[in-house]
Amino acid sequence: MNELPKRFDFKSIDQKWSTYWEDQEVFHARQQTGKEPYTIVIPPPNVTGILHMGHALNNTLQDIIIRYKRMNGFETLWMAGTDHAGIATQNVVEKALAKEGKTRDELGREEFLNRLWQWKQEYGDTIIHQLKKLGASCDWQRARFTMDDEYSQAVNLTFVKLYDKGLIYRGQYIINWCPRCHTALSDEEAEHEETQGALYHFRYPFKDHPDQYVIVATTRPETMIGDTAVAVNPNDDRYQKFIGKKLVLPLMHREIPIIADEFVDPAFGTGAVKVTPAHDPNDFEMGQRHNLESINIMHPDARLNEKAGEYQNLDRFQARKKIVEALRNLGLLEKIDDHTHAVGHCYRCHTVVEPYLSRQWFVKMKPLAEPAANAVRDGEITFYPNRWEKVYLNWMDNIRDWCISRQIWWGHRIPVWYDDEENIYVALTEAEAKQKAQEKRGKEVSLRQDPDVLDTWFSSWLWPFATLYWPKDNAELKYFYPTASLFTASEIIFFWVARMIMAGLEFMGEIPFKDVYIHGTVRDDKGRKMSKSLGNALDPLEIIEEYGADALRFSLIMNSGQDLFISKDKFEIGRNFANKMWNAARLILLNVKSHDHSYDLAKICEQENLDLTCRWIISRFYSTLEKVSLAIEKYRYSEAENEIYDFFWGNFCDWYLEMIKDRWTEDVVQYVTLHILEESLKMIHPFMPFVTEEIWSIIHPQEQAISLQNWPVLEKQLIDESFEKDMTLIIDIITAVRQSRAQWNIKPNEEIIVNLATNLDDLKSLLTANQSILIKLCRIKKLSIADDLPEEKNAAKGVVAVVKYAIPLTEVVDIDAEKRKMLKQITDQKKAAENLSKRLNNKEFVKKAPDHVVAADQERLESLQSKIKELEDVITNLN
RNA sequence: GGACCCGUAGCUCAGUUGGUUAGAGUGUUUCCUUGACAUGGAAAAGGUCACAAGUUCGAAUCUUGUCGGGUCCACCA
Repeated sequence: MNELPKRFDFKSIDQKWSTYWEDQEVFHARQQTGKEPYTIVIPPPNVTGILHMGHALNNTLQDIIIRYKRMNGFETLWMAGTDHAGIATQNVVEKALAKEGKTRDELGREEFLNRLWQWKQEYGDTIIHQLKKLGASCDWQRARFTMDDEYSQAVNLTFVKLYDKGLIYRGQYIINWCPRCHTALSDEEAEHEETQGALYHFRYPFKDHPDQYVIVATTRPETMIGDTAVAVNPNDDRYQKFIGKKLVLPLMHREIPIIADEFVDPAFGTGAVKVTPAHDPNDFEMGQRHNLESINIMHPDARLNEKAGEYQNLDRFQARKKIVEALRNLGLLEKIDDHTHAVGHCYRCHTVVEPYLSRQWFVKMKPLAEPAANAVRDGEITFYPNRWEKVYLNWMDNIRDWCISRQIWWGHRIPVWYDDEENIYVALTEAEAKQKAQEKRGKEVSLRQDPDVLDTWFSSWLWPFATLYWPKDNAELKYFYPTASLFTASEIIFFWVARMIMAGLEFMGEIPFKDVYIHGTVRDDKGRKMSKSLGNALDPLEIIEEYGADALRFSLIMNSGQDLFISKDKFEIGRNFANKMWNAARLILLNVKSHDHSYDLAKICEQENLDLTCRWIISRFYSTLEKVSLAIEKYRYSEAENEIYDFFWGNFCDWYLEMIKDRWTEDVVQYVTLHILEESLKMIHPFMPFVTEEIWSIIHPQEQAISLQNWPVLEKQLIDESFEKDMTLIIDIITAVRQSRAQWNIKPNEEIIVNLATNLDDLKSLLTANQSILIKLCRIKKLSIADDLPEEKNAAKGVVAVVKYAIPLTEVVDIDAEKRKMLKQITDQKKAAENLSKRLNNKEFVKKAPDHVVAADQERLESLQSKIKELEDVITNLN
C-alpha cells in the first residue's frame, strides 16, 4: 500500500478529479432503455455571473441528489447552461463601452450586438468553469444557452402560439420604467423598498374663485405638470359640492375638472387626489373611466420634456425641488409632511423606477395561472418546505398581466413586424411575416420588425423543455421530460418557478417538475445578505482554495436548515471532516494487508464468533445508511450529513477503530473494517465527491470511479438494535468511568479493566472480578451503598443499566428508587387511562369528534393499559 | 394593511408524530499526544428551551396572547 500524506491535500486532488470526470464523460447522460431517467435542470446562471455562495449552495444541493440518483441506477441528466440575462448583460457591456467613451446608440444596433456576443464568447462561461471546481456533476456537453439558435426558435414559437391564442396583446399602459436602463420592467422586476419621503400638500385654486382652493397631497410633486383632474370620493361630504367644478393647475395654468371616483380614500391625505394618468397606474385607470387626457411629461431618461415649459430638461428630482419652490413662492404650498412609503427600484441597477405610460407587449396571465395553481393545489407539484406553496398560490391567485417587451437590444427580438399602415404581423420568421403581409395587402410591402426584445424570463420559462430541443419531436425530450426536481432560492419563485409551471402545462401539457426545493439565503454572520456592494461576501473560490471544495460543500449543507449564517470559520468543520476521513483511510490501509473480498458480510454476521465490536459497527453502518438515504429522498440534507458525521467520526473513528486497534492480525477485522470504509465512502460521496473519489482510487486503482459505483445495498437484516444497545451501554460505562475518574478515585488499572470490555459478557465478568469498580460505578449514578455519600449531579448515563445487569452479582443496589419511579408511572398512567375512558364513554364526544381522533384515543387507551400491566408485572417480580 | 418564518448553551443550530436526566458543532478551561489524524484524543464549565396563560397524568414540542428579530406580498395619492 502506498504511503499516504499525513494531511488530506485537497489542492492537487480537486483539480485531478474534475478533469477526470470530464474526460471520462462520467456525467454525460444518454437515453437508455431499461433505465429510469432522473432529470434536473440547473437554474441557468447569468452569463455575467461569477460564482457566489448562493450558487455554491444551490448547486451542491443539486449535485448531492443527482450523484445519489446516479449511484442508485438512474440515468441522470443534470442539464447545464447559462442565461443571456438581457438587461444585466447589456449593462455590463454598456459600461465597458462607456470607458471607451462610446454609447450603444453611436455604435448602432448591429455593432453593439456584435460586441455583446464577443463579450459572451469571452466571459460567458466563467461561471461554468467555477461550477466545475465545486464538483457539480452537470452534463457539460449539453450546456445550453438561452440565445442558442434552436432555443431562440422555441421562444419565437411560444410567442406566436400565445398570440394566436389571444394571450398576448399590445397596449398603452402604465408600466415600471427604469430611466437608467431605458426600458420597461415587469412588476416583479421592480423591487419595492420602504423609503423615507415626504407628502407635499398643494393648493389648487378654483377657476371661478382664485382665492379659494382644494388641497391635494402627493409624494411626487413634479408629476403635477401632467395633472388632468382632481378626484374626490363621491360620498365625501367635504367635496360633494365641488364635483364638476374647474380648478386651475398652478404653473401650467391649465383648467382641470374635479371628478368623483370611488377609488379615492377620503381618510388619506386631504381626501382630494391630483390625477396624473400618464404617470400613475391608478390615475391611469381613473383617466380611462373619466376620459381624461394623458399627458406624458418625461423623456425616457426621466428628464422632463417639452410639456414642462420652463422645467424642461430638468431631471425629475431637480424638477421636484424647483416646482416645490415655485409653489411655495406662489403661496400654494400648504405643508410638507414626513411620509414613508414603498418606492420601486430597478432590480438590475437599483434606480428608482418611474410609472410611465407606454406601449408594450403583455401576456394575459389568468388563463395560464389557473392550471399552474391547480397543479400545486392538487399535489402534482410539491414544495419543500411546504410553506412556500402558500406564497406561490397567493401570487398565482392575484396574478397580473406580464409586461414582456424590453427596450434593449440584447435578447430575443420580438417576432412582430409592422407595415406602413401599422398592421401587425406576428410570425416565426421575417419571410413568413412578408407572406402574411402580401396576403393581407395584395401587394409586396416593406416591413419593419418591432425594435424591442423580450423579457429574459420569457425565454427562461421554457428552460426545462427548450433545452431538450422542444419543439422538435425527439426521443430524448420524451425520455428526460418532465424533470424530477427543481432547486432554487425563494426570490425566484415568481420570476421563474411559477412561470415554468405555466409554460410546461401550456406548451408540453405536462408539469415541468414534481418537486420544488426552496433553499435559504446565504447571509453573513450578522444576518445581512451577502453582497458585493456591502463587501461582506465570502468568495466560494477563495474558500475552495483555502479549505477545499469538499469542505465548502459539506459545511454549507451542514448549515442549510433555513437561511444560512456563514462566516469563514464555519468551513473548518468540512475541512476537518475530510481530513478525518483521509486519516481513517490511512490507518486502515496501513493495517489491512489483503483485499480479500471472498468474505460475505451476511455470512460473517451469522457466525456466532463475530464479536460485538464488529457486529455493532456493521449494524450502525446500515442503520445510518437507511437514515441517510431517506433523508436525501426527503431533501433533508443537513440531517443526512449529521447522521454521516456522527457515524463516521463518532462511531467508526472514535470507538470502533480504537477498539480494534490491537486486532489487525485478524482477517475478519481487516475485512469488516475495509468493507465499512468502502461502503462509507460511497455513502459520503454525494456530499464530498473529491476525497471519496481519491481514497477509493487508492483502494481500487483498477476499478471504475466511485462516481459510477452503486449506492450501498441496504442490508436491513444486518441492522440489529440489540447490538447497538449493548455497545451503547459499554460506551456509556467507559465514558462514565472516564468522566468520574477524579471524583471517585478510579485508578488507572481499573479504568483499563473497563476499557478492555468488548462485549457485555466480558464486562459483566470483569466487573464480577473487580467489584470495587462496580461499587464505584454505583456511586457515580447515585445508587448509594451508604447513606452518607453525597449526591452528585451529572452522573453518567447508562450506568444504571449496567447496574441492572449486575444486580445478581451484588447486593449494593438500592432498587427502591427504581420501584418508586415505576409506581409513579403507574399512577400517572392510570390517571391518564381513567381520563381517556371517561372521554370515550362520553357519547357527546364520540359523536362530535372525527373518527380518527376517537380511534387514536382508543388505541392510546389500549397501549396505556398494556403498559400499566407490564409495569405492574415488573414490580411484582421485583418483590 | 395582508401572509409567512424564527426566539433552545457565549456563538451557529438539531430536537421527526407530546414521554426517562433537552443534544451536536464551535468558543472557553484542564489534561493528554512521539507511526491515522493538534485539521487529533479525553474531560470540565455553560440552558428556569423569549415571556404569560391554557390543554394534558406529562409541554422545548399543541392552543391563545404579549414582547423581540427577520422575510415576502400589496395601487394608499
